[in-house]
Amino acid sequence: MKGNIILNQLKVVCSLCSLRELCLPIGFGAEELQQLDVLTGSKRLVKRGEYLYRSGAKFSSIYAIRGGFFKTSVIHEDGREHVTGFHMMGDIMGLDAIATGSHACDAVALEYSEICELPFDKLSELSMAMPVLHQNLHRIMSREIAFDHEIMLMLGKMKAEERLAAFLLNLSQRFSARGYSAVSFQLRMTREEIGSYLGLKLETVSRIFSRFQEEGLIEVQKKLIELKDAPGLKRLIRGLS
Amino acid sequence: MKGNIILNQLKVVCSLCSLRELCLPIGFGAEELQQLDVLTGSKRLVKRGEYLYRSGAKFSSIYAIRGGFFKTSVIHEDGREHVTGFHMMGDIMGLDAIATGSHACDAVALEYSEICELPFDKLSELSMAMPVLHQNLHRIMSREIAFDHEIMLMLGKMKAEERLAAFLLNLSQRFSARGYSAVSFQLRMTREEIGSYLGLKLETVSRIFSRFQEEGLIEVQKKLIELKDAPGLKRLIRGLS
DNA sequence: CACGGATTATGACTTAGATCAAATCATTTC
DNA sequence: GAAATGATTTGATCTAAGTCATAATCCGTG
Repeated sequence: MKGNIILNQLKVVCSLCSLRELCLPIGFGAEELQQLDVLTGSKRLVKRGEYLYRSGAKFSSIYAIRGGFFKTSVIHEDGREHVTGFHMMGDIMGLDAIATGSHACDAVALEYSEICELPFDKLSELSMAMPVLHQNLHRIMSREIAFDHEIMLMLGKMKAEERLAAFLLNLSQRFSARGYSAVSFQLRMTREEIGSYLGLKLETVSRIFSRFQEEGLIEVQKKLIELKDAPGLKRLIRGLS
Repeated sequence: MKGNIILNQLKVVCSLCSLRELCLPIGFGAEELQQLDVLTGSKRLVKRGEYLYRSGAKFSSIYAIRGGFFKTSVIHEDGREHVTGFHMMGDIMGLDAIATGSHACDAVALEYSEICELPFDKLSELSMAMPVLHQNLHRIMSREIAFDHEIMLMLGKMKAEERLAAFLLNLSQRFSARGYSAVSFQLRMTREEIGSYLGLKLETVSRIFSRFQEEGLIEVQKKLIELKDAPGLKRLIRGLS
């Protein structure tokens, strides 16, 4: 049946390119799908340590992560760097650049990664014709805003232990949503990058990991983390301020 | 001329309702303008201390501030409140609710305010037909994301003095962009709310205001602030970390 | 306009996390 | 695979900002 063909093509397009985020709720016509093809052309491999884009660079595309791991960070004039986020499969990066037309942060691959470049003018044009795409673009941007507010609460109000616990639980939840283990995963970033993200020094991060281990909450072996007591971590964030 | 009539109508629509943000770059047809009228109907007055919306409430509209002053804040389960932003004339609130369909934060008027309610489904529908509106919606959301990243840097990396200096300069810049004085303005929030926004305690805010005054950087009289040495404040943020 | 609850200012003291330092452990690189 | 470089852990201090306490001041309301 024609419907099935279309559906299959959609699945290919979406899974091919992590467009899941952008177009999962299906409801496309045939010619709309052809148009979507325009977007899937430009895949790109990014090696560990390589920049996907740099602050100040002209904005032309947003990027969907097919696989791998990225950090984004803003740099203050005096050189201080602050990590604003860690990003994995399915996440969209570069949305903060739409407003000014140039990127406001750096995006660096923390491991060998594959991304899908989505030219924003094409995407924007397309989304005029495809309500679902349009909707999802808004949804994704809105989600980022809401999540950033959670981070602001964390940076402004939580103490070091709570931040680390929230960080680990967030990672766990995101890995699990992508089909990986929720209790055992490899950190792709250094203690310093975790600290930068959480507003702490690397020594503090290290010390608290050790303490969590002593308390039986987690098992740490350098970058390998095992959550032994997720409810315990959750309790840490809530109760004892 | 017909063109002029349309232009005038547009100006009315926009200024009437702080839609400036949403549709300034003009280029509308007559019937599009009529559609825009749909949006301008619902104005609302909000008294000091009143909630515009509460966390958890069903999302249906975003809000443009015509006049007045708001704070938005997220509340943690244990009761801790964190102020995520202060908002004034022309600002758009409620964008973080699109993703989930319910509001993620509280919005409270800090003085007698007037807002314009923009039903999001209508706005969304309209923006499908009006590229300019569509573009500007993206721009506004993107700007908020980028700004939130700046705040994250502030909360994560700057010390108390720097945060206060950045805060005052940001307020100054925003007042001045709206035609008010850049050097003299009334704070509409308490020291505690400033502290909550900046990740500091109210005593610290108070102390640093006093110190700034001793150093001749500002003049404070309760809520009235006068910037005496804006370059000095800027230097504070940059140089001496 | 006087009362009472917020709000602000300031001092004395405490503390969580930063800083400094050193030792170990891991990973590149040649 | 040895050397070099980078990442992590842990300990010993230090300090910026938090906490606690008190007084002064400012509204808002009856």
